[in-house]
Amino acid sequence: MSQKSASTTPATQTAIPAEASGNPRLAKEKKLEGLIAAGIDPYPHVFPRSHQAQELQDTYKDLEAGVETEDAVAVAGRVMAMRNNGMFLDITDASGKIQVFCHKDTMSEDALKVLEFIDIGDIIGAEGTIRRTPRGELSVRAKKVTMLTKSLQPLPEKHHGLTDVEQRYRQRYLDLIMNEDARRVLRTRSQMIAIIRRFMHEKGAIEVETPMMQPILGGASARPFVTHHNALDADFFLRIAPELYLKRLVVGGLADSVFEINRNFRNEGISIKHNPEFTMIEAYHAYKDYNDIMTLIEDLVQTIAMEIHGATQITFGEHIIDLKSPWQRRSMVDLVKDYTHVDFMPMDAAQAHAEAKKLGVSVDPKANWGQVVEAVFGEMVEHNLIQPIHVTDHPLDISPLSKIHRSNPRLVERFESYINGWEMANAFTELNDPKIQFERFMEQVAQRDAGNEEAMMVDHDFVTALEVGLPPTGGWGMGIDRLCMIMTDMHNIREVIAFPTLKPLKD
RNA sequence: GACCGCGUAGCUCAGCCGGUAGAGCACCUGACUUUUAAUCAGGUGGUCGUGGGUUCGAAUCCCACCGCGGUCACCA
Repeated sequence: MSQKSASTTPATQTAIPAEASGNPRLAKEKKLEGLIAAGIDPYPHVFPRSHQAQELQDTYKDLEAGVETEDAVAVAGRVMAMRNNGMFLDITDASGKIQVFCHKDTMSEDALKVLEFIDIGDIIGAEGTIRRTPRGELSVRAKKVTMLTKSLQPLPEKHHGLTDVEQRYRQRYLDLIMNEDARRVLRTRSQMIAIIRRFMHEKGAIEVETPMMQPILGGASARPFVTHHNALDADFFLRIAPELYLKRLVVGGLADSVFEINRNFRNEGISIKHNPEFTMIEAYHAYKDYNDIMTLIEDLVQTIAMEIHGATQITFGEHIIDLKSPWQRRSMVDLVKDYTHVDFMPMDAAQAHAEAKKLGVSVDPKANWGQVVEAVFGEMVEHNLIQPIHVTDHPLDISPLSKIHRSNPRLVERFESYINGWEMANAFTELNDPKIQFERFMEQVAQRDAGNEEAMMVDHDFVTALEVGLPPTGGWGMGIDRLCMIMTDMHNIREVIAFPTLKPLKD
């Protein structure tokens, strides 16, 4: 090792065997062995870090180029680049980047020893003094460098990172290391959820948890996952919605407002807007109706946009979307009329089918009036709803848990909020008449028997709960993943989920 | 599920009118030594997704399968 002293910088002159040449993994293994042979722990327990990288960048932002300080710091992070034979190391921690300057003159023989075994990808600690190089880069002039975690895997290509979409999700850790945007999106998601929780707590709502494993399917229309509990010898559905349990808590008077932020599971296709498990907030507010909920959702989304972007206007792809309250409110039937010049309101099912056919919308021949209207809306209207809008007053036929409209018995007091053509929220004045609810359940059962796999099952205990008495209540749910997409300008739901559902690898 | 596209070194990508497989990054050796995607010289590294077919000869053409992506259909 003494030949090193001839050079002014710690050139890496390890005795790496020839067979390691060109094999990053083997070279790293050999360096790991080298560390152990030199009595250096490649995986120490702790490191006395004094600052995060960004803290130092902020604190010393006015330090002039070429200035040395006596300020002692200890930083730690992953080595992302090495220049001049390891004289300059770029390390990144969760906050950002800082350069470590390793010059022989300021390092002891022991301290230099570690440098021989450092590769890109290793996690190291550096203790020294703050300086800004003549070229203007804030650096830690190292007195000592500590191996904190020896990495045995080569990092992806440094300019391009990982591009294979599947590999990015399978090895999200590599994606996060290499891709600033991936980090940004998941951090924004976390921030967004924190804002939602605070907003709800400020409204006096309490957060609750209800079963993910449910013996009776309910609360939404979707195909479920089924699982089995051995000791009970009973099948359970992974929930498609928490709705019926949350309303039971309102019946119980646990709080006037309850909410849950958690996963739902739907056994359906995967697309850029759909992941089999997705996160929703669902909430119920006693003594409120759907008009109150519209205002609440506008407030919430506007608050999120302001805190994340500092503005209500956001960019999504080619669109500029303004989330500022108040949002437009239009009934579903009126919107269909706007876009098709056909008024479905006075029609019966047969007439509606005929009009849908004329519009070129294919509809299940067994569909009732409401289902036809819904199909036409989905085909002709939905994708146009770029700016935020509440689509209100859905057909009774498609809304088995909503209260009948106070001025039109064919409709219910329900709305769905759309942004960027996507359904973002679904809400209604809750049906709390137990007899009507029981009838609606029976209609669902009839649909189920007729082959509709998405129809609900009858939940007798839920009817009992309504018989005990649910106060007048407004309820809503909103897809967190989609909202996160809107807020981060991400166009695939998998970008906003750390570990999206993938086909398992074989073997 | 249907249609279209892609699968080449650890990573990012060329090569595809058939003729022995290339670059950059990473890795190894050396040079340089206040760099910023450091630079320079040399080197290692590939059953070209899998299986079959056509051909004297296939990464390249054909078929099947697997995997992934996109579009469409269903769904939040």
